[in-house]
Amino acid sequence: MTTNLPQNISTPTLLRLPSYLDVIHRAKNAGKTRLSSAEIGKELGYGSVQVRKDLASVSNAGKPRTGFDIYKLEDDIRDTLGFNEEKNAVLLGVGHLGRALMNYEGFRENGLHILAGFDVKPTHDSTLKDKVLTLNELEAFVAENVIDLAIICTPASEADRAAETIVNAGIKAIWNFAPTTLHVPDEIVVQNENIAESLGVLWYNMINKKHD
Amino acid sequence: MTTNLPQNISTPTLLRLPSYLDVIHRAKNAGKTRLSSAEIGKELGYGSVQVRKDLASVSNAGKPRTGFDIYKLEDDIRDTLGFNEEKNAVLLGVGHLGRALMNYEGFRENGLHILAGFDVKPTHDSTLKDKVLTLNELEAFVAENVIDLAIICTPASEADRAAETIVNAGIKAIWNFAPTTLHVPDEIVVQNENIAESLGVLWYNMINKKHD
DNA sequence: TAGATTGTTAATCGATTAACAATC
DNA sequence: TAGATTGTTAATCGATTAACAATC
Repeated sequence: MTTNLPQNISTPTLLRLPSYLDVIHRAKNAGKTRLSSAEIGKELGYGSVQVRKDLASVSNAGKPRTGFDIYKLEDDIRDTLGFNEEKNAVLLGVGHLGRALMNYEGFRENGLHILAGFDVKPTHDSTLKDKVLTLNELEAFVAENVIDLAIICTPASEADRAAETIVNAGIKAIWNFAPTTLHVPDEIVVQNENIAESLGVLWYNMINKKHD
Repeated sequence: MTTNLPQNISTPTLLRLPSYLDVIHRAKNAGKTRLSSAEIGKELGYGSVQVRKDLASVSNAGKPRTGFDIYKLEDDIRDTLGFNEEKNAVLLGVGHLGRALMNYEGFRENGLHILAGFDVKPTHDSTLKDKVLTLNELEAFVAENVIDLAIICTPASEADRAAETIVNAGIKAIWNFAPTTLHVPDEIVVQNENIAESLGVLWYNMINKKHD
């Protein structure tokens, strides 16, 4: 008898969900098994109502008087975000950033496995061994492996061409680290990771900082 | 007689501003000098009203009948986002990601200069030469240079300690790439760059994709 | 002048917060 | 049972969109 949770979770809520996982990890390390919405909110700077609303949309781990069972809550959040499901990716553009992402161990925690990197001219990298291939080997690789996602780490000028290659290879989702807007068919899921966006917000907040 | 623009720009608007810069660059490369809000919106998937509202908050480069002067617009957007002002940063945690950020040329375009990286145990990296120092050299380095920002690329477990070091050294802004919430005084400007956030949104959209 | 396109005022939509009833 | 804490309904706030007046 699973309870049916709301079908559509808003993007603001989705963006906050990983921060709850962070609080849960710290609480687990401190030996706790339960947290109240007030405790969670205090740690993250959110109101307790917002915490309850967010969590109610993904879990029923909350119980009046005792708070949230953090083990159940963690699992429900991870299910919602897809972190419990293993997914395979290829990466296009093995420069400094591409290499960093391929070497990042933490992605395993989020269900992401980068099987191989592709570049027009692969430079040798001892840490990545045989995981870097030539771009024209991509199509064959995708045909032989189940690939759920492509990660674009090319320069901006190459990004749209990379996207076209990806779409032609039949991959349905793109994580785009190139600082430019991709032009792909509507049915392709695209998530843009634009570092300039964040930096702009940061500079703006620095420049317009309130003086108490 | 400079026109006074609205004092507070909303975060959603700030996050969209870099995408306008991207469209402007492409238009410049195509030899254009003007764009209408409809053209800009079409390229980015925004409505033309949203484009005009966003741009009106940072610029008066728009003229009825002719559209926006993209050279003036670019400069106004870059001013607002602080990209026209040179700022110096230090980076803590020179692992794969830290190295990638230190090697990224594109930051110059955003006014960011990473002067040095610090690590508990600096590993030699030929591309970074003498720019990687030991963490205990940080305080002296900050005393001798004007540092506007610190970038945290340590593991999550070290991030709060790194933040403390940064705050004690007198730096007022932090760009945090460690996947954890920092605990710092209110007056410190913090921008979190959490890769798990994006990945969660991406997986969610993949899993709950509408089938047309 | 006429018409295209901007900037702005009003209406809508969605997310956050407040108040409170439900529940363990 | 009494009381703490959740979940939810209603009120508020802010951002987006629609309608249109201003302007080059």
